[in-house]
Order: sequence, then structure tokens, then C-alpha cells
Amino acid sequence: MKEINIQSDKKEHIINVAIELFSTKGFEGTSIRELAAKAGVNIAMVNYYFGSKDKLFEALIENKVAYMKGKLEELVANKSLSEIEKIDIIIESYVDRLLSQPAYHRVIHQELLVRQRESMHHNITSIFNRNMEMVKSIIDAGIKKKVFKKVDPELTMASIVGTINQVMLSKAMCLMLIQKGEDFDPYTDKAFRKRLETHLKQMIHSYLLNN
Amino acid sequence: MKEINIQSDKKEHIINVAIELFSTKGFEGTSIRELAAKAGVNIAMVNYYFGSKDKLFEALIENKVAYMKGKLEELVANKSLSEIEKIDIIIESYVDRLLSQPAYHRVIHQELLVRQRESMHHNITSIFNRNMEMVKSIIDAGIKKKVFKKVDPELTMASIVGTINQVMLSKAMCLMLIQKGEDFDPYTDKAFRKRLETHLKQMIHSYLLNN
DNA sequence: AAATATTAATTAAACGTTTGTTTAATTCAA
DNA sequence: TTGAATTAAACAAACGTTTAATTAATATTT
Repeated sequence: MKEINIQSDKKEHIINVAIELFSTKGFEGTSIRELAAKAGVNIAMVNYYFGSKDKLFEALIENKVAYMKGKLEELVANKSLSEIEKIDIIIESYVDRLLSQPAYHRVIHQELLVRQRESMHHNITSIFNRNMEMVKSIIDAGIKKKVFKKVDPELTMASIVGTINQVMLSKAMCLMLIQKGEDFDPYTDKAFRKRLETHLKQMIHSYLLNN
Repeated sequence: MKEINIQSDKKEHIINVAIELFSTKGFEGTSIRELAAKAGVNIAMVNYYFGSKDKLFEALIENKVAYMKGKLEELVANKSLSEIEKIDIIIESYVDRLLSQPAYHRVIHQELLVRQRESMHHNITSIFNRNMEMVKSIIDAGIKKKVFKKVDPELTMASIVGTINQVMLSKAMCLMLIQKGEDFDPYTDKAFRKRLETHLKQMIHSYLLNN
């Protein structure tokens, strides 16, 4: 069984090590030598598999970006759910997605923050934009039905994602925020995930809902 | 008049060029040669003034970090303002501070995201922590007086800062968010600033206030 | 089934650049 | 004339990448 897709396994292993290193040292701050050493492969293997350091980075992004692709479209089209239920599901899935892959999302976050590789920057923003359109259409529908107040749909989206991103920004800051010791890991802790979900739902509910 | 503090002027000029470059290319992604060229000085001048690239970065951070230092303490102690008025002032000053220096705060943001220079990371988080304590004390006071609901003070802070950070993350994404063209600059536009302030105040009001 | 040929995976070494930093000489200002 | 400011050149180290040789695995032929 081990023999099946050895190359893919090794490629994926390199990608996973790269995510870990890029997330804490940045793309430019990580050398191929360091990456190869930590992954336990020869320096030349990275270029052998991916062609270049830049292409490794592209492969890293595309490897996981498809995740949750059609899910939002399904959710919007679903007619058996109310608008606020849809918003709740979005909050839950965003929290789940970001907290379960903190290193990967920190890499994406970096790429959004700097503008070194313009095409990749564009890829990420356009994906985010599509998600934004979906959320906006849900909020607009809620406003039309007068179950939602006349809020700012775009900035509401920014508040949901921004709150989670703020917590994901730095483990050290997150620990300060929730007053825990260094050994505590907020991103795997179930109770913290629940706390974040509850806060977001309550805040967004009181902002969106009439009465 | 020009002759007064030529060195400080030049140091500050280098710092300002560095902020611009670091914010779009990252610290590791910016070379001293590129920085010197853009600042119109010799390569050796950077080390002559700051000692090293790392120390330039430290100087860059400390140069502006003191800004708004005591203001929050004053605000908390002020007895002629209600809790919600204090929160509003905090929102206004955060929006103002972040939007008027987008490049600088993107550099800080990067340094929080990666953990290359541990001591600087620690400096930034501890400053943020002090601010957080202040906001928390205001919210706690509001809860005690029963003008605020029993909310999550820490995550409320995360929502305020996180919303602004989300908008500051990428100009391209911000433009998508607010559906404007490439030539529009959201960070200098007064109307956008007002829009962000209004959204934050309304959201936080409906979350915090009883009735 | 064994031997051979072919392709893929892996390696150590070297490549030319670029990096941050330093030197030693020169210009400028007090 | 003294000290600071500025320069061009050189430094070693680290960078991403390539090469050429070797080992391992797969396919083909006897």
C-alpha cells in the first residue's frame, strides 16, 4: 500500500513543511536549503518536483484553495433555510475552516498583505470576492424580506472574516486576548472555537435582526 | 531653516521609504540596495545611520509606536463621558489612526503575522494588550451599570480592530468589497472612512446596548 | 525467471547572483 | 584642521538554480 503515489506523498510532504515554514518565517524569509533540511530531502528535489521556489508557492496555494468551492453556491440556492440560518452556517464554516488550518491561512494572509506576486494576489482576492457576493446576496434577501435591518452588507462580511482573522493573526496575541498561558493552543481548543462562534453569531444577530 | 537637523531629516526620509517598500514587498523581500536607490542615498548610509538592516526595522517600529500612548488611559479615567461614548471615540480614533497610515500599519501587521523577530513581535503584542485592557475595563464598567449586555469583551475588541484590519489588508480586496475602480483610493476617501465608522458604531451599538 | 535496457529518483557539487555589511578613500562642513 | 558625511569598491556568506553522476525502480527482451 505504501508504494501507491510515492511521488505525490513526497510532494505533499514538501508542501506541508513549506506551509509550516512560510507561515512563521514568510516566503522570502525561508530558504530552499532550510525547507529541504526540515523535509528530509535533497536541496535539488524541490526544483525537481516543482520547477522553482515560486512554482512551489503556486502549487501550495492551489493545492488547498479549491476546498469549499461550490458549498456557498449550494447554500445560497437552498430554499428550506432562512437567511439568518444561512448566515449562521457561514459563520460556523468560516470559523471551522480558518481554525483548522491556521498555518495555511497565515500564508494566504501574508500573500494578501504584501503584493510581491501580483497574479497570486489577484487569485486570492477574486476567490474572496466570489464568496463576498454570495454573502451579500443572502443579506440583501434578508433586507428585502424585512427580517434584516438595512445594514452595510460588504462591511458586515468584513466584520465576520476580520474578527476571525484578528484572532488568527498571532497566537501570542490571541493568548493575551483570552488570558491563557503559553502552553494553551487556542486553535485546537474546542471551547475557544465555540466561544468565537457564539460571539460572532450574537453580534451579527443583534446587528442584522429586526427586534 | 533647512540646515536644522539634516541627519534626522535624512534618517526619517530613509524610514519613510522603508515603510513604503516593506509594506508592499515585506522586510525580507526588500534589499538595502533597492531601499537606498529609492531613497536616493548610498548603500552604506543605511548601515551608517542605523547600524544594520534589523536595527533600521526596530527604529522604524519605535519611531511611531509611541503615538496615541496615553490617550486611552485618559479616556478610561474620564468621568464626564458615558461608556458607549467612550467606545465611539475608540472606534473613531482606531479608524483614523489605521486609515491615515496604511503602509505603516501593514508593516506592523506583517510583523505580527510572522514570527521572525521574536522581541519585536512581543513588543507589538504587549502594546496591543495594554490597549485591550483599557477597552475591556470600559466594557466591564458598562456591563456593571447594566447599560451593556453581557457580551464577550475580548472578542468585541477583536471585532472592532479586526474589521478595520480586514479592510486594510489589501487595497485590491477593499476595492472589490466596496465595488470601486482601481483609481479610487479608499484610505484617503472621507466618505469611505465615514462609512466604516458608521458600520462599526451601529454594529457595536446593537451588540452592546440593552434595548 | 533472469538478464538487460530504459526511465525515474536522488545525490553532491558547483554555478552565477544577490545579499547585508565593511573598508578605505574622499568630500564636505565647522 | 578636525570630525562627520558620503562614496565606490570589495567582502564573505547565502541565495535559488543547474549540472552531471549515481542509485533505484520499471519495462522489455531473452
